[in-house]
Amino acid sequence: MLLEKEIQQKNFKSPQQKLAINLLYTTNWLNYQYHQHFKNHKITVQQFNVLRILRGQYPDYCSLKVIKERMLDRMSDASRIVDKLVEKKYIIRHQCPSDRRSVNLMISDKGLAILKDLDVIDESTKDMFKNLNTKDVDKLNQLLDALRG
Amino acid sequence: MLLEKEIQQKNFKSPQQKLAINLLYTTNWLNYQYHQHFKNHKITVQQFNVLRILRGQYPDYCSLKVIKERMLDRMSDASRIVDKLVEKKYIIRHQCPSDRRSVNLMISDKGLAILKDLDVIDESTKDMFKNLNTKDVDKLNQLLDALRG
DNA sequence: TAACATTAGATGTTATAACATATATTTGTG
DNA sequence: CACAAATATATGTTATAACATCTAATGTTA
Repeated sequence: MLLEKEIQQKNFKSPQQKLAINLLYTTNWLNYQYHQHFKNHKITVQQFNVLRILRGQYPDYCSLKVIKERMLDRMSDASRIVDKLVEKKYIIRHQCPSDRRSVNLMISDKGLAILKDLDVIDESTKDMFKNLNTKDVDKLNQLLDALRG
Repeated sequence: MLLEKEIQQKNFKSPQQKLAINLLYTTNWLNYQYHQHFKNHKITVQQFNVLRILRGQYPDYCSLKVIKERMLDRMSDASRIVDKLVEKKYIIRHQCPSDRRSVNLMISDKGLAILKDLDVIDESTKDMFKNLNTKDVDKLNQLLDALRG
């Protein structure tokens, strides 16, 4: 649906201005879908992300620093997100012996189990994007990758 | 730049999964650019948005309800965002005489003035998207509009 | 090796987001 | 016209985001 219609704005100053608003608007919608999916499991999108990063490293340890580097929102407060996940026993945390400033993090069995449940979100994305065929999806990915330079 | 490289994830389950992550990641970056731009002016992205909606109606009044409908993030707390803007004297608010539940909102001269300063963000978008030519930007807009059905 | 700089992470604070609920007013129905 | 339903907005609460600051450990260098 035309963005102009959805936010009832007649026209934009430039295609670039429209693109910025289009991205913000579309991704807000996407974020909302994610949020709805996760809230039943009492987990946030950010926490989900951290768990996925840790699963990617499993069974190796991962430091907080590495998590920060790979998070989608790099400004975020990784330290306290990890706190929550440790509280919920989805993550095991202990001090790194070779560098005592650093922490060793590993996803627990319980963490792996909940991720398995949450992974159905990836099936849902196919439904969320049902208005686009795979060729269009690939094109979008390509353009977004190009956008970031 | 390839998303795979940026978040150091080797591959995705489907083009759709990649698209979801690509949108979240790219828009986080965009949001950050906006955020940086506005923070010098002590105004948030959401507040900026509300001001723009009100300018779109100027010199007519606009109710809170209409603002909610047009906001990019429709879940947001329009009431308190407006509060802040009234505090800062960017908005004039008074009760609607014909329906005393409703409020009449209008952007003030001070609000119009700050918007004029903030509008340079629209020039910046051209720079933010400098890696894409206008044809690509149009294509992205078209695909995003199609995505939302 | 002492002194300073850098790094990894934790913590404190304030503002905003998310969600539920409350209040006042208007609208619709028997 | 009384009364329930719907509407427009405000408010309360808890969690998270954003930013700055702090602490402990390690690296660097004169």
